[in-house]
Amino acid sequence: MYELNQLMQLAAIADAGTISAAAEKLNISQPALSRSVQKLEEELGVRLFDRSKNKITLNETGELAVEYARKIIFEAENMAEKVKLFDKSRRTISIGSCAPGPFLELSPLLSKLFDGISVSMEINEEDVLIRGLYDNIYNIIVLDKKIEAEDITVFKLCEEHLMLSVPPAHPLAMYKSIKLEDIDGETMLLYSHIGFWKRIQDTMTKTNFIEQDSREAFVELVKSAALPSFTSDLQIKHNGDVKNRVSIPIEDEIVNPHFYCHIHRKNKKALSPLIKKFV
Amino acid sequence: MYELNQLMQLAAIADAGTISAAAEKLNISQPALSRSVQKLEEELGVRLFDRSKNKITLNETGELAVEYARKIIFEAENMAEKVKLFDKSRRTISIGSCAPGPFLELSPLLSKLFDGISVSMEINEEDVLIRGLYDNIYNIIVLDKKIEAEDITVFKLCEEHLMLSVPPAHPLAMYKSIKLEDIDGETMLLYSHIGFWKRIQDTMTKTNFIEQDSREAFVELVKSAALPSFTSDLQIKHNGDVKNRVSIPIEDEIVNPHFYCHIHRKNKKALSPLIKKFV
DNA sequence: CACAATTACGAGGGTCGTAAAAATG
DNA sequence: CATTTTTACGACCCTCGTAATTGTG
Repeated sequence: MYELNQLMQLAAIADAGTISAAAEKLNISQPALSRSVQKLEEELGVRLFDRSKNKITLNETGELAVEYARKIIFEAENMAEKVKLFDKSRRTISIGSCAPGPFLELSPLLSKLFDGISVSMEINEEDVLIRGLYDNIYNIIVLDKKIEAEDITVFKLCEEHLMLSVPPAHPLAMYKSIKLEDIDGETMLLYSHIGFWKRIQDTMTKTNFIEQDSREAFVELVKSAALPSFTSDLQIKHNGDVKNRVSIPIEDEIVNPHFYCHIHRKNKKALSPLIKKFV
Repeated sequence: MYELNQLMQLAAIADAGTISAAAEKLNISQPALSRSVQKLEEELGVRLFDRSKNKITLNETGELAVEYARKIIFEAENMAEKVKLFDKSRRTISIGSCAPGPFLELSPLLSKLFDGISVSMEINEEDVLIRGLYDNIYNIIVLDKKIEAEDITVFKLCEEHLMLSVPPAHPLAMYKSIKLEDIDGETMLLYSHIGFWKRIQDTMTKTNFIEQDSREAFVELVKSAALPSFTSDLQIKHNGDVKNRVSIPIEDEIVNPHFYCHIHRKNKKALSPLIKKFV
């Protein structure tokens, strides 16, 4: 049987027009290519070229062969691509979440439970997440509510409690706890990529939010500026307290969400070590 | 890039279950196969097998790869088949005819005109022939009439004149020419594969035809039996007279047909040397 | 202990590149 | 005479098979 290599050489000759030019492109010597393609003809038992002494041109059979060859080469390349992709997807767990906090809980846990696995994360809207769960774009999605469905396993992952972060000198620093309405009207620092927390802006319409797109820049600003900002118990648990800052719990129910992991049936087995931890 | 060979080895392992068994089927040593498949994994950058020390089994990625591999192998085999077939069709001229006589004229002519070509022949019904001409199953069809069409080239190939062949002692042997009705009622030898000549049986309803399926057997019978049979000027021209037989022309128009070659436009160029001989 | 897979190693075959020849426009 | 293909030939790489190793049921 001939080999893919020979088919690629055939296609290269068809592209280049001459054996010499094709050989150069393929980074082999021209006699090598000449021989190789002769061998292909021999193996097929068919002439693919009309040969004059210093010129070869594809004959009709050759042109048909090139057509098939290109198709097979494409299939072969496609196979490599798809197999690699599948392999990669098999060794990464893709998480979608409505907020960044759950990642802090899930990420180290998954790394511990699944050896050599990598974790990819994405914040998105609820409906996108749910669709993604069914399309297997996400292996796990985290929402601030339970979705009840026959083919979905749900468990509570964690809670997150939003807190106000202010410099110790700030007038609010002495409070044990506060409500959102107590602080509406201030100027606050806000990190942009916070998923569903964004809705805070709808309830704090009088507040002037200074948004920061970059996490590094935001952290820097919090440290140096005297402006209030938000943090949470999860943040503090995983990243530690920020020096010279006081964190005050916020009482409103909407900023003390419970997070639920949702896993589709077909991923249940693969993720059973995780599920066992929670049920 | 990996090679077809490796894909076939992969498929063989999937079929056989173990490397050892597959190696035996492939007629190579087991270490060779083991290494070869390791190389495939390396080239893909992907593990295809779960390995224990004395057992390998395809993992999910491997199963996907096998699926693709089988498809590619099939395509490759299909290519070889189709290319060979096309090549063969390119070097054979396929003739369809309503009767065997024209072959005697065409065959030697084509061999002389087209170097290294082989000729395939087939007798069939008129409608099958015409359909076959359009479907390129036949490069040339021969009918006892002209089909007029835009995309078909027609020329007269030859005539054929049916003759009665009888032993010299036969009462009819002295006639210069006869009519079918003169001989209806006899017992005659008849070769079966004579295409449209078969219709003679419809006009000679009182004759008892002893049919012979095998050409050899028929020729033998004609030589040894005293029964009348049919022959024709074309038969005599190409195969010579049969000893101890007298051939008498038959006058009826229906047994003195003219034969016309029909060639489809797309074969006109390839067959132009033939066409030139006749127009 | 039979069987399966991998590793080690030397032999042999096949493919490569260089060089030369032949042919063409 | 530059360009292209094919043939000749020697070198080297690669893959093969044998043999040995390891591990398993």
